[in-house]
Amino acid sequence: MMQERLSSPTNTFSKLPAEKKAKIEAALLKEFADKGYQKASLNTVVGSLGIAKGSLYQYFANKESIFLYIFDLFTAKVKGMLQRSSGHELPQADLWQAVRRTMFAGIAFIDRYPDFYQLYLNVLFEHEVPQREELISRVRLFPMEYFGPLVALGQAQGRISRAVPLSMVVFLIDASLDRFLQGYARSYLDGGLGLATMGPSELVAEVDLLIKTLKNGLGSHEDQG
Amino acid sequence: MMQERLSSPTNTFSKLPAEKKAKIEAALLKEFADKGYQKASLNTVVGSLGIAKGSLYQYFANKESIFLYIFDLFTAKVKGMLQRSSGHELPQADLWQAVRRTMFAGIAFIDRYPDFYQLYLNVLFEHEVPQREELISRVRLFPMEYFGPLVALGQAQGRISRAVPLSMVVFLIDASLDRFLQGYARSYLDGGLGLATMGPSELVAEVDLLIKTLKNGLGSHEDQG
Amino acid sequence: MMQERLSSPTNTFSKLPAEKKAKIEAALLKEFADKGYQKASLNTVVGSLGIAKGSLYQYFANKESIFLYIFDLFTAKVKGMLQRSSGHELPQADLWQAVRRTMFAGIAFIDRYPDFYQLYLNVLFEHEVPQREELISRVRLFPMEYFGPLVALGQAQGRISRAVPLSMVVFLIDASLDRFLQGYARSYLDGGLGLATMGPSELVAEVDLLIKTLKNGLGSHEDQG
Amino acid sequence: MMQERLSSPTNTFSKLPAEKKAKIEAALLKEFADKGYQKASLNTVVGSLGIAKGSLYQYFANKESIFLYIFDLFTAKVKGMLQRSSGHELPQADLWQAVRRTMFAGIAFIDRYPDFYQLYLNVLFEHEVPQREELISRVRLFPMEYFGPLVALGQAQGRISRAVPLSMVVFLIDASLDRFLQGYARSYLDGGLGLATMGPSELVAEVDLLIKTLKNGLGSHEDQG
DNA sequence: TATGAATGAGAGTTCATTCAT
DNA sequence: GATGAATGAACTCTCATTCAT
Repeated sequence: MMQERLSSPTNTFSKLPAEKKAKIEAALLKEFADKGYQKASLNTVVGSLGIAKGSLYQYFANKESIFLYIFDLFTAKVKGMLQRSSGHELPQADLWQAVRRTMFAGIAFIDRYPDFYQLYLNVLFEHEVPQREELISRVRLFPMEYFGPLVALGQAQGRISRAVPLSMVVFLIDASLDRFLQGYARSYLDGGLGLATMGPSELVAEVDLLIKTLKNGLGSHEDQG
Repeated sequence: MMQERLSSPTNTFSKLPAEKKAKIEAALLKEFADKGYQKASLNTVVGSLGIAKGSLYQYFANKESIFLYIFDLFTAKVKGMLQRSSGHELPQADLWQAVRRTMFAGIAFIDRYPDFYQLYLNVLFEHEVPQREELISRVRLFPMEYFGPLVALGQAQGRISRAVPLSMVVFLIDASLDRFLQGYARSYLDGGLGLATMGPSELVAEVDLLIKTLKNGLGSHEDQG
Repeated sequence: MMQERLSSPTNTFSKLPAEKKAKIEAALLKEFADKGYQKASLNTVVGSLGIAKGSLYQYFANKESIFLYIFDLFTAKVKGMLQRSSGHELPQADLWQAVRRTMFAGIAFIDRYPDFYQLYLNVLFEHEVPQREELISRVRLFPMEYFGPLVALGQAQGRISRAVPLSMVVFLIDASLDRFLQGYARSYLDGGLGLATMGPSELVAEVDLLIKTLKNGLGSHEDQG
Repeated sequence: MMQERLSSPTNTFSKLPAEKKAKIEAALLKEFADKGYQKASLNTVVGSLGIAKGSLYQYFANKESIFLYIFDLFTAKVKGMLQRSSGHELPQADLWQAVRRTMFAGIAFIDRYPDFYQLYLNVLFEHEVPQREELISRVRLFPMEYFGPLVALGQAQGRISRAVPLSMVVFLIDASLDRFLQGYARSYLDGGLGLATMGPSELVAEVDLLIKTLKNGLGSHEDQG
């Protein structure tokens, strides 16, 4: 499936030595992650890179296209990670296994690319981000596309409750997943779970507990209804 | 419970006629909600209010203190609404009734004070918001304080599963609640539920379904474990 | 007859001390006259005035509105001069007297406000001048409005040839007048007449000769037709 | 008559394939005509040509020398056209026939090379055009050189009034001619004649009327003096 | 107390020109 | 000879903040 690019760095940029490109991308990502789109300063970037202000405009048309390019890098990273995390699933894979793996993939992503995750949060909530809805839909549709069929399968096979509409199942999984990851990345969002200070094994336990709870529900089994 | 002020409008501001104060507060809220903290322009505000630039600096020390003051107004509004929505609960009130009421209170809040809700989202995710963590903790601790005892009670009485730690119960409820409201306010966050276009009765049904699902869980009742 | 303003300096500017206003207007006019609209640099202006860059933007919305304001000043100056020069004409005034006075008024205008005349030439021929056609029509319609009725009267009374359409009469007068003044202001446009180096009395003679020639024509009187 | 070059493209440029040279010249002319000297962007030109930025600097020393070269092309075109239009005149040719032909040659020139005419107008009135006076004198002397002798002849033979100095005759002819052509190229300069929308035959009639009027004068024949 | 003119750093963007390859 | 990446000064415009009145 071909993915059209919203951004387009110039040929000049494409042909840059990989090392230089990587440095520039890193500096731009850091700036956008730290400050958000609007507040990010290209002055600051060129200053930290030690390149001329005009050079940035040899590489990109304008600030917006720079931002879109950096977001493209994020999209690619996410896609790669999701595909890798689901790569070994068998067709009949279990929904909860998939959720679990995605959760850990998310945690790994945040650990490894905290700036990219920051960037994503910025896009989600900052004002006047260029093409925000388009950008979000690129990333946010993945879980839906990914979990939807698995939920359907689970419902068909009787492992997932047929009493709950598919969209609600996905909503709950997605909300839990998202919020858990947000809480992992920003301690003030973890609702008191203390995720940021957990060691890996504790984290695993917490994830498993979350999934189990989602699956089984919060009520005691005496009075469901 | 005494709430310290983060901001401190001057005496000058306090002694302003209530009507003028209200106008100024409304204009400031609108600007911060529309543009976020960083992009909000005091120039724009004084322009729309028709007051002098210097007057704002007679009322407040600087942009930050203005922002904090407006956030204080939001905090007060939230407290008021939560207290009102829980005001008639009996001590032994059911957790799910409380969640339900909170959900509807949230929806009502968004409908009635969309700008305040926007402001809150800005604070949650915008960068370089002054004293963000402090601000958030003020609002985000409320659900914990509010739901925590109810969950504990439910567990003590056997209505809530004792197998799930209290903090996880609150996390899940809070995550679902927050995400549901975010989805209601920003359609691209509703995960496909279509909340923004629902009529009131549909919304009620959706809330009830969400709560029921939380309570009963996603798994079919044949293979829980 | 009320004249709407295309430009609008702010109240701030209007209330400036007359002396300061005059200095700013003079500096702006000089810059636009020297460099044209596009090349004019507001940096240069504030530098020469010794005011802050931002101050200009307290006075005007943007470069375009600054330019339009300066052009408004020119329009006013032209109107004033034309009215003064035609103020003493009797209703049945002779066309050639009117042309003559206008010519001298133009010369006096160029002598007294060379920068304004420069500005006018810029508008006539520079590229991408904001609202050029509108600006030009403001000034260029004056001669047409002014000479038209006089020519009509002359033709009615038999002093102006009825064989030549009114529009052509006005065209020829206007072209001669314009070109003479352009030649006076820019020596390389005087077609060899050497206007720039003439003393006042020579200039008077030249004007009179031009008018007489226009009136009587270039052909010898033996072979008209 | 040898014409020195003001500009000097490098040998590299001279040895370029004629076709490539022509393309480059056309692109440069278009840019200078569209934007004027100051605003013309070499970036734009190399972009549209698809050649390297550095190549332009292999061909020319700098922007100024590029501009002067393009103007040289214009000068050559004008000379060619004037010579062709006067090529078949006999020595005793009539002044008015010459004026008429020049007028039509001008119209044809504008129709065929609108960009070159634009370029000429730019030079006439734009500011800070390099060596403007020198450039203008090259083109503006042609009419004088051309008409001067014919006027002298006409006066000697009694067909042109001896009461009017030769320089004034040429001035009037030149002014009318120039202004007519300017009005043809820029409708807002035609003084209401409506030249831009005329068909060919109307245009011919208008030219003839203009010449006849110049020749015979504007006064009625009853009271010349 | 209220005013609003003045400030000046900093924003994104453009462009002619250079020079190592 | 051709390339095109790099430069950096200059541009218009914005804004929170100050302070004399």
